[in-house]
Amino acid sequence: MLVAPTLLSPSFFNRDPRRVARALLGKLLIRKTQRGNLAGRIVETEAYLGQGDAAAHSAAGKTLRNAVLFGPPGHAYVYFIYGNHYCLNVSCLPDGVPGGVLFRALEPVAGIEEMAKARGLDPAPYEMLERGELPDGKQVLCLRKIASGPGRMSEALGVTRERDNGKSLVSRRSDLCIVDDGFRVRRVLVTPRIGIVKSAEHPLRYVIAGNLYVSGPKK
DNA sequence: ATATCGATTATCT
DNA sequence: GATAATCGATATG
Repeated sequence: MLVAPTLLSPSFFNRDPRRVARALLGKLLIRKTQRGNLAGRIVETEAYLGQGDAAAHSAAGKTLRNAVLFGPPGHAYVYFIYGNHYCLNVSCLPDGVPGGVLFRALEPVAGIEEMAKARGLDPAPYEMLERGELPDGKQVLCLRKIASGPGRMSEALGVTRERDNGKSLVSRRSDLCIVDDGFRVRRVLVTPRIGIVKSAEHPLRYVIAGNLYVSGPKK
């Protein structure tokens, strides 16, 4: 722990999603459970703008599904995609103005064995980055597989629409929240967003440069 | 190493 | 009825 962790406030999210997406890098996303906290450092995000962004779920106006994006800042927008996966976003900008940030990848920090279990991965040992075998033939967990991608991340933290959509991420009582522990990000890479066709060219994806836990094939 | 494809369902046209 | 802010498996060079 670098400094006493502080909970992010509503005002942190009450601004342009591009600034929020950049500022979220290095913060800790935490799920509080009865068995302890699950936590990961945010290493990859994407900004979705309310206006002039055809890729944003809010582009065609407010519906039952995307209503959270139009609500007050700092709340969880969770959607279900491809019949398989949940993706977690946080609402940005003032109440009535749409906008959000998609969480795309975490570097596992705490509750690693619980998260691995939630992902259906063999939980131990987990010292190595890539799956392989120890001299005794035991399987080794690939840490990178826990939360390097929005669907994986949600599965690791048990995020679902039923459980979390509309939940405040800035309340002391919330079991899902984001804290600043003083970690400083050195360098940020900005690239086009992943998996979209409309407005695909805009550089709105933010990653911690050189981080091993970013989504995509290993380099 | 990259490419392609199937899974599986809420949401909107 | 088509599509989707993905993932993991399989195929191919």
